[in-house]
Parts: sequence; structure tokens; C-alpha cells
Amino acid sequence: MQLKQKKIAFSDLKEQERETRRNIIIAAAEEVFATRPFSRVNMRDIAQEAGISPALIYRYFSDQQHLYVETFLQSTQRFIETFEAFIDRTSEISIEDAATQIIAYTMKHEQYYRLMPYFMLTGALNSELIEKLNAVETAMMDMFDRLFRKIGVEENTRVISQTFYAALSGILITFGLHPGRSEQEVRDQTNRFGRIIARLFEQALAQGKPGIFT
Amino acid sequence: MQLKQKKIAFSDLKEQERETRRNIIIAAAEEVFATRPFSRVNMRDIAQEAGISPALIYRYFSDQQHLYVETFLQSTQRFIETFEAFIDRTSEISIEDAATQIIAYTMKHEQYYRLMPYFMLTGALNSELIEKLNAVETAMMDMFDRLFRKIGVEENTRVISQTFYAALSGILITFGLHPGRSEQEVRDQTNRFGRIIARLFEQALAQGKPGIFT
DNA sequence: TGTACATCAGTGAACGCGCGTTCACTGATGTAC
DNA sequence: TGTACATCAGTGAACGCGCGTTCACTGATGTAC
Repeated sequence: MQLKQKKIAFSDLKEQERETRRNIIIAAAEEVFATRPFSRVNMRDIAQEAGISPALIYRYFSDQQHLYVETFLQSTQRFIETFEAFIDRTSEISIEDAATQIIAYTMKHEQYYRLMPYFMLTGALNSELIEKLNAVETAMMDMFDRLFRKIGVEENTRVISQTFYAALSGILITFGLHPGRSEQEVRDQTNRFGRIIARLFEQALAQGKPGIFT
Repeated sequence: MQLKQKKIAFSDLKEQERETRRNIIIAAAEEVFATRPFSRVNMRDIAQEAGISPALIYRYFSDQQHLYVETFLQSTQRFIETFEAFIDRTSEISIEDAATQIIAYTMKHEQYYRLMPYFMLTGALNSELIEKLNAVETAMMDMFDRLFRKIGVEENTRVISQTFYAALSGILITFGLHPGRSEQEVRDQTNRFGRIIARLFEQALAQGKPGIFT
């Protein structure tokens, strides 16, 4: 019995170490995605960033797509955590503030909107990975639901969340990925239009006409 | 003098023929983009669709990026023409109708939102091509300006156009490129949310509070 | 306590393939004299 | 009118490169007896 316990503890530790190594690779991937345009990212670069040989990645991820999806899930989850903390600690949230927060975070972690369009463009992910992406998207919608409920929305919460999310994404993509503009310009433009979107929602909700969102 | 005129006519004709051949290649590219996910498109496929050898493409386009950009410009221009015709022939336009039109057209010509994110993802187009893309985007904004002015908007037209365009793009990307959903579902969802966006704008403009768009 | 064996992280080099692009060439048409 | 030459659309095959992935191998650590 004693022996058996020790054995389990040992293998647990091993499992944990393995998990840690996996996370190092994911962190390296995030780092690489953050520093160059998507088309210049490859497995060798990620390996180098992680300080290992490319072949080793394949002991932790079955292939490139799995690594990319895992990386995406990780950043999204962190985003959700950050934003939920914001919801919790802020007593009076305006939609404008929320939009500003989301934009700031997203722009700071660009991998986010580099990986997203990638999955959409490639077409044909296998269904296991699609499942995972859908799950994390649902988690994100739940997060928005919490936001709007805290603000006082009682009807059509999910639809409002979806619309808000899509509209903000559009702003981020349209103004954020604009080639040939300075970083500051991009940041200002994105914030400006993000705030306009927020005000559209604020006004519609203040009007008390939730019929708009049906 | 006679001879010279004849000469000009001849070479004009040649130039025209060349132009026609170029357009055949572009049309082939559009066709290929319409039938498969972006990552599966390549020069050989486009050549085959056009009924020529891959090498010949390079007599008409200096490289792949030029062909892709040209293809994108062509579809966008056609979109603009179609939509301006719609603006002209419709006496009472609602923003909702406009959104529906835009969504219908965009979904019917998917190349549109397959090429767009590509340019944004690849990073580093050369400045000549960026120039061209910016020009066509401006033309598109002008189109939206006309729409909103016809509706009766007098202030902040350009900002409204940009916001509307970005928000609708977000809807199209978020709901349109969703993997693992039936085509009909995608269409319904996109239309539904497109209409919500339209109503947000309608309401904001009806309110006569153009301050929202500053 | 020492020896044989298993396990597994880790590596450098090579494999293989897709794909953009180029090369050397053909064949038709037009032009100069 | 006939001949030599230029021009240019068009081609099939090959080049070259990037890059995901695999292979054969090493070295350390743990385990059985």
C-alpha cells in the first residue's frame, strides 16, 4: 500500500513535468506568434524559442494543427480570466469601458487575432479540434453574458453578446490589421470605433427596446 | 498616314486581346477561389481552370501576389457597381435592406472574404499593392457614403460608413466562416445578426443624436 | 551492492512533398527586303 | 512573290526552397533481480 502510493506520486510528478514542458512549448508558440506575421511562423522557430529541437515538439503534440489550436485555446482562456476579473472588480461597468478593455487586451496579445482567421481560412479542421474551438467560444459568450447581466440586461442576453462580440471583432480586424499605418494610429482608430460600437449598444439598451435584438 | 493609322489599330487590337486574356485568368482565379478553401488554391489549379499552362500566367502577372490582388480588386469593383445600382434604383432604402443586400452578395461571392483576410494575414505586401488595396477600400467607403446620404444622413457620414462596414464585416466573418455548420444555418444566422446591426444604426440615426458617431 | 535492461527526453540530419517560379523550347504570325 | 528574321503566345519539365514530419541514434534515469 505504502509502496503503491509512492509509485503513484512519482508518476503524477512525471505527468506534471510533462504538462509543464507542454506549456513551455505553448508559451514559446505564443511568443513567436506575437513577434511576426502569421505566415512567417513555423515549427522550427517555435522550437528555437522554446530552446529545443523541432523533433521534440512532436513528443508533446501530434501535429502542427494541434499545437496551434492548443495555443489559441490557452490565450483565449487567459483572456476570459482577465476579463472576468475585470467584471468582478468593477462595480459600475459601462459598455464603453468594456469595449476599451477588450480592445486593449486583444491588441496587446495579437496572437489572438492572428490565429483566429487562420482556423477559419484553412477550412477542414478535424472535428475533434472544431469541438474544442466551439467550446472555448461558448465560454467566451458566457463571459459576455455575465457582463451584460451585470449591466442590467434581462432579455436576449445571448443575442446581445453575440452581436457585440462580432461587431467588436469586425472593428479589430478592419482597423487593427491595416497595413501601412503606424501602431499608434491603429490603436487610436480601433479605440475610437470600438467606442462608437459600444455607444450604439448603450443607447439601444437604455431605450428599453429589446425588440431590436430578436 | 493611312498606314500609320492601320498600324495603331493593329497594335490596339493586340493590346485588347492581351487584356482579354488577362481577364480570363482573373476569372479563372475567382472561380477557383469560389470552389475551395483558400489554403487549397494554387497557381496550377488556376492555370488548369483557365485552360492554360501554369507558366503562361507569368506572362500576364509578375507573380502570385499581383494576381491575387488583381483578382480581389476585380471582385470588389464588381461589388461596388452592383451595390451602387441598387442604391440608384431603390427609392426608399432602409439600412436593413442595405445590410441584407450586402450580406447576400458577399456570401454569394465568397472569394471576397477569403482574399481579404489573406492580405491581412500575410503581412508585408509591397507598397504598390497596398496602395491599390487602399484605393479600392476608399471607393467602397464612398459607396457607403452615398447610401447614407441618400437615407438622409447629413453629418459624420464617413465615420458612419466606416463603422457600418466594419461591423458588418465582423458579422460576416464571425458567422459566415463558422466551421461545422450547414450552409443554410450560416446564411440565416448571418442575416439575422446583420439585421440587428442595421437596426442599431437605424435607431441611432432616427434618434437624431449624431454625437454618437464623433 | 552491482549488473542488465527498460523507459523516455532529447537531437541532428534527412525525407518528402507541395508549390511558386524559371528554362529551354515549339509553332504560328507578322515584317523587312 | 519568296525568303530570312523577329515577335510573341504557349508548353512540359525541371529547379529550388520552405517546411512539416520522421528516423536512427544518444544519454540519463529508473527498475528488476
